[in-house]
Amino acid sequence: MPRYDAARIEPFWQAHWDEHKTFETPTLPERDGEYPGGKLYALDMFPYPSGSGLHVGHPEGYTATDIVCRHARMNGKHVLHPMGWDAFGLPAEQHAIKTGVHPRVTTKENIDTFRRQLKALGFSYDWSREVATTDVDYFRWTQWIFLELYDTWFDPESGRGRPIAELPIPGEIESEGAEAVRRYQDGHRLAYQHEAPVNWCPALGTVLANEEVIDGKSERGNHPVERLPLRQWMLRITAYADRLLDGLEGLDWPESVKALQRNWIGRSTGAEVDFKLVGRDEALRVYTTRPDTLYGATYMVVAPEHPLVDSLVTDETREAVEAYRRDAAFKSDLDRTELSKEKTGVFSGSHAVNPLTGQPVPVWVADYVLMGYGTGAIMAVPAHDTRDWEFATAFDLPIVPVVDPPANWKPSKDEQKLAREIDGVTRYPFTGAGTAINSGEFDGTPTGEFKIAVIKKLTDEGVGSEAVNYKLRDWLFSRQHFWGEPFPLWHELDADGNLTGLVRVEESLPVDLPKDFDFKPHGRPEPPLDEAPAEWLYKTADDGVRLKRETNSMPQWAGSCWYYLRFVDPRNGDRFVGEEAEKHWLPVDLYIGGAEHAVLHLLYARFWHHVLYDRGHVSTSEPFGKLVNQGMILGEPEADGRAYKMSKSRGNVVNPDDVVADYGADSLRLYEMFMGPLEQTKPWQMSGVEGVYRFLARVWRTITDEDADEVRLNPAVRDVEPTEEQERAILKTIKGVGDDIEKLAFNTAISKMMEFVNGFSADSVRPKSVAERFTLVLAPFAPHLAEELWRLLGHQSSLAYEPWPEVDESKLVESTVEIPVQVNGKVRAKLTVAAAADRDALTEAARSDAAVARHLDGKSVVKVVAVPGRMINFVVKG
RNA sequence: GGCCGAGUGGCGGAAUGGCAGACGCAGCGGACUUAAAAUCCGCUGGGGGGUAACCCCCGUGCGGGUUCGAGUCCCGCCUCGGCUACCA
Repeated sequence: MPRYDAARIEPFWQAHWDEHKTFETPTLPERDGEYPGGKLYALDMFPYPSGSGLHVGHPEGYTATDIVCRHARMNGKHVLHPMGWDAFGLPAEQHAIKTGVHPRVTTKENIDTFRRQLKALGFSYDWSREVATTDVDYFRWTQWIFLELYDTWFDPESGRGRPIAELPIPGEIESEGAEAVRRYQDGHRLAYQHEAPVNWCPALGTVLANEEVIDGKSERGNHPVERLPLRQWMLRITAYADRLLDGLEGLDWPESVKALQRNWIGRSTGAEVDFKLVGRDEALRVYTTRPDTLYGATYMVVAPEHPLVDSLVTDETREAVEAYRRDAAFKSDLDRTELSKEKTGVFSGSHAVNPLTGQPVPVWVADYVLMGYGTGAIMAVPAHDTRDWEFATAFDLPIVPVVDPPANWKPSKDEQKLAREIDGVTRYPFTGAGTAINSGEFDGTPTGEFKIAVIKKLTDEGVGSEAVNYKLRDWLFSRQHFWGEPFPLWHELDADGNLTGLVRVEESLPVDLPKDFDFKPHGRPEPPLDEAPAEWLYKTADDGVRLKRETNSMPQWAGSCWYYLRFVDPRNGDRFVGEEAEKHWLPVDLYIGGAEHAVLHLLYARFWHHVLYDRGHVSTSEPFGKLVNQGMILGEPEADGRAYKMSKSRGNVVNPDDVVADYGADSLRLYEMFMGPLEQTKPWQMSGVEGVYRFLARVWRTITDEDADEVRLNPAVRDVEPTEEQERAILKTIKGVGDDIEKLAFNTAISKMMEFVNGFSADSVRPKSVAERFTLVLAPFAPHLAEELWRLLGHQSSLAYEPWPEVDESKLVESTVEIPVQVNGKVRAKLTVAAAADRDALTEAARSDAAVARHLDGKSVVKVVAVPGRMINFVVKG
C-alpha cells in the first residue's frame, strides 16, 4: 500500500537535519584524529537572491557539491559546505525606486524565498554559517578590506603589496611638505581616485551601469545616455597583472578558464618607440609588438582622445580634426567597434620621423586606435597589419612590405578579400613571421631575431625600449548607487565646501547606509547618497577640518570578492576571519559555478586574495584550488528539435518548486545529475525526470513492502549472507560510484546504481547487508530516500556520517572473462576464458573456435596481437 | 576576426587506443486488469541473407594519415554553440 512518497519523506528528513543540526560543522576540529580523511572545503557560487526565485540552473552545481560533501563526510572528512547571499545589486535598487519599498525589505523577502527553496532540496549546508553581503556585520569587513587595499602600494622591486607607510618618498617631494607627501602616496595606493566617464541619463536623472545601457539608450524608457566624466574610485589591479597571470599555473582549473583569464589580462611584449615630431622637440611615443616592422611604418595614428592632438593640428586641419573628435566622443566604445567595418580618420596636419628610415611620415587621427591601450598612438605598418592595411587602402597611404612570408604561406580568406594591386602585383596583408626585406642592414633577418636586434638598436640610440603591455585595465570600483557598501572614507573640504582631493579613513567601522533616506534619483550625476541627511554626510574633524563622506558606493563584485573567507569563521567579531580557521580551511578545495564568472568575479577575488596575502592576513596566495564550471541547462527541445536558453519570453523556464511538488527533491537532484556531464550544456526533458523518479520508486519497492498496510521492509530483504554474485555486484557498485563521485562523473555513477538495482530487484532474496550498503551509496544523491530506507533497515540515527562501505578489491576480480577475437581488426567471435589466460592459451582457445577457424581457413597468419584479459587479434594475409 | 568547446541511434548520453551505442527517455510487442493507470517481461542503429540457431555488409560531421586495431591520436576542412573583439 505505501508507495514511494517523496512529499511525505522529504519534509520529515529536512526537519530532522535541521533539528539535529546534522550538518553544522565545528570551525576547528575538537580533538586530534577527529577527521581521519582531512578537510574538504566545497564552495558553491552564492546566488544573487532575485525576485524570481531559484532557477533550475542553481541546483545543478549545488547538487554536485552536495554529493561530494556527503560522500566526503562518509569518508571521515571535515567538511565545510556553506551558503549565503550576494545580496547587493541593481534589481533591488530599481525595484525600490519604482515601488518605494526599501531594498533591505525586498532583499530579506527574496533571501527567505531562496533559503526555503534550497532547504526543500535537501542540501547539506551548514546553515549556521549563512551570510549576506548586505549584513552590516558582513560589509564592515568588506569595508575593512577596502581600507587594506587603500593602505597598500605595490612595490615593483619585491613584486608585492606593502603598507603605504613603507613607500619611499623622494627627497624633492618630502621638501614640499606634508600635503605633497600625502598626494604622492595617494598616487601609489591600490585604491585611488580618478575621473572616468559614466553613463549619465538626463531623462532618468541618474547614472546607469553599462548593462543598463543598450545602443546608447537607457534600458528603461529608451532615453538617450551621455558619457560624462565623474570622480571615481579605481583599484590598481594592473599592478598585480603578472602575479595574477603566474598564479594561474598551479591551479586545478579548466584550461579554458585559465585561457580566458590570460586573455583578459592580455600581456604582450614589444617595444615603445619615439617618433620625433617634425619641427618640434616633442616625440610621439607608440607601442608595438612588431618592432621588426619599423621600416614599413609609413604613417602614424593617434586616438581622437590623445592629449597631443590639439598641438598636432594646423590651421588647415583644425576644423576637420575637431569635427572628427566630436563624432568620436559621441560614440561609446561599443559603437566604435561595432559600426566600424569602414575605417575612418583625418590627417592631423603634422608629420613625425621614422627613427630608422629617417623618413617623415604623416600623423593621422582615427578612432580605430584606442586611447585605453598602449600609448594611444601607433605606428602603422599597412603591409603587415590588416587594420592598417584597410586604413591605408581607404586613404591611399603607401604600403611598404618589410617581411617576406615563408614560401608555404597562403593568404586566408579574409586576407584575400583585402587583395590589392601594388606595382602590378597582387598583394595581401601578411601578419605572420618571416624574413626581413626593405629593412636596410637587417635584410634577411628572421622576425624573432630582428625584434631583439631592433630593440637593442633603439635602446642604444635612446629612441625606444622593450615594453610590456596589458589589456587589463584598472578596476572601476565605484558606482553611483544607493544599494551598495558605503566607502569608509571622508573627503577633506576647503573653506568653500569643495573637495580638496585629500581623503581620510573612517576609523570606526562599519559605516552603515543612512536610515530614513529617500533613494529616488535627485537629478544630478552625483550618487544618490549625496542627498543623505547632513548628520550622516558631514562632520568636523578634531583638527577642525570639515569632512564630507564619500557618496559613491562599492560595486556588487565587492561582497563576492571574499565571502569564501567569511564562511570559514562567519561570526568572528574581531577579525574578518580567524587566523587559525583560515589556515585550517583555505584554500577552497572545490569551487563550482557558472562559466559567466570565469573572468571578472574569479579575477577580482584572486586579486583581493593576493593583496590580503601580501599584507599577511591570509596564508595562501590563491583562494581556489580546484574550479569546475557547470554547464548551462537549456529549455525543453522545441518543435525544430533545438533547445534554447530558458527565458521568460520563450516561456520555457522550469521552476524547481514545481518539479519538487510533482516528483520530489531527490528526483530533481538525481535528474540534474543524470542529464549528462556536469560541465556540458544540456537541454531539460521532463520525461527524464520521470525516468529517475521511476528508478527511485523501484529502489523503494525493492527494499520496502508496498503490499503491506504500513511502511515496512520487503519480505525479500533478509538477514542472510549474499551470494557471491550479489556480493560482487554491490562491491562493483560501491567502487564505481565512489570513483565516479571523485571524478564528478555523476551521470555514470547514477547509471551504475540503476544497473545494480535492475539486477538486485530481480533477486527473490535480497540480503540485508547488500540493501544497507546500496542505501549508503545512494545517500549522497537521494539523501531523503536513503535516510528513510536506512531507518527502515533498523538504524536509529542519520546515515550522514556512516562510513562509506569498504571494497575488498580482490573480491571484484572475476575468474573468467569474455573477450573478443578479431581477425584483421574485425570481431569474429567472443570467447569466455580464464581471466588469467596468457597469450598462448588465448591463441589456442581462439584458433579452436569454429567461427574463428572459418575466417582463418586458407589464409596465413602474419601476426597475433594478444592482450591477456582484453582481446586477441589475428592479422592474416591471402 | 581571435580564443574555447562540441559534432556518436528518434532523443539525453556511455565507451584507460581493444566487443560502438552502457544507463535513461521515446517507440513497438506481450503479461497482469472488465478496463485504464502503475508494474513486470521482451525487442529496438541502418541494410542484406537464412525455416531457424545464426551469418554478412555498412555505420561515431567530411577528407587524409599513424596503428595489428581509431569515436578516441596526428594533419587539413565543414557545421554548431559559448566567450571575446579595431588590444597595435
